[in-house]
Amino acid sequence: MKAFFGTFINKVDAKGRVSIPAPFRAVLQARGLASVALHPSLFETCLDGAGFDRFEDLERQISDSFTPTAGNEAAELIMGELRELPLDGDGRIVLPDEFIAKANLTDQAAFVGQGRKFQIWEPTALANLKKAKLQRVAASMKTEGQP
Amino acid sequence: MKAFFGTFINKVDAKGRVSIPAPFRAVLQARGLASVALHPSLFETCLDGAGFDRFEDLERQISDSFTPTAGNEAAELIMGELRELPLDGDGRIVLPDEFIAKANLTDQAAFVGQGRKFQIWEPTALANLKKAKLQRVAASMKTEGQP
DNA sequence: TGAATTCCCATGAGATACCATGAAAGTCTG
DNA sequence: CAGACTTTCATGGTATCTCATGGGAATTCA
Repeated sequence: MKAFFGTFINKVDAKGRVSIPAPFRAVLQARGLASVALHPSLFETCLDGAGFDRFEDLERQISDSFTPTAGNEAAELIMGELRELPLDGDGRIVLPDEFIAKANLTDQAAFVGQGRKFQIWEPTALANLKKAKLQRVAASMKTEGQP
Repeated sequence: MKAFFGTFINKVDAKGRVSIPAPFRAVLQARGLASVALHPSLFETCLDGAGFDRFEDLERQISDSFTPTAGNEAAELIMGELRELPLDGDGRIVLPDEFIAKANLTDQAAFVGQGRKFQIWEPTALANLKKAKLQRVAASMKTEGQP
């Protein structure tokens, strides 16, 4: 299946509109979707997005990484904030104000492909995150002695 | 299976276009691919490339959960920077500006075959790397007493 | 009716496809 | 064996098209 990958920075205009990067649109289109499902990440300052199909059996997927009760509650939290945003004729969505606030977005949004899903970050925050991740990877390679 | 090997230096033009060396194209073609998958190396000043098939299991390595810590962060970083670059009719790709910057490329790019994958280096940086590698090999032979 | 939202169109920049040139390697032929 | 021709490649330029983005009209909802 086609996946979301790569990073693309697009502008958020005064109306809260952003273009979904063309490669991401292609992934959605390949699945016959004309909308994006979005929700604020539970633990990170960003938005998680995918085709709506990803969230259809949310409870089952999420219970893998939490205890059963915590899993249910996590699913409830996500479901409560999940929005299905239709693409307009030009491939844009309108970000709800709460989402813009939660992800600290101003005038730019970085779309980061992560396989089955993608994330939307404020570009500077993304740069910091990448730096931190890289350091963790480097450190774990050192301790685990991998090349 | 055919492998990438040998080093080829090609020109990067003003638009960021480079010819993929013909032998590398042959490898791709043998697999039925008309594009190259590229990403900046995590720890080296170069680009890593291969057929897209090489990156397909990256998706599986990325945690499908909704926790930020559970996943393979190296896979997340690579997925976030991976690009699929189609070959034009003449066997060229156009390098995104960020890639050119990350690998310090100016007007030349050295393609280095490494079996399943290949790398793209700024030629001078590659020369320095080769020198350093050779010295390490020589040093280890001395300490291990091999001829 | 006023505000917000959705739809539609215009525009320019950037990306992609297409064509041309020229050098180098290889092949055929006399 | 030598010379001429052919083919493959790398590379440069140009035309065409896609995409991101801005503005405004139309529509909906309160």
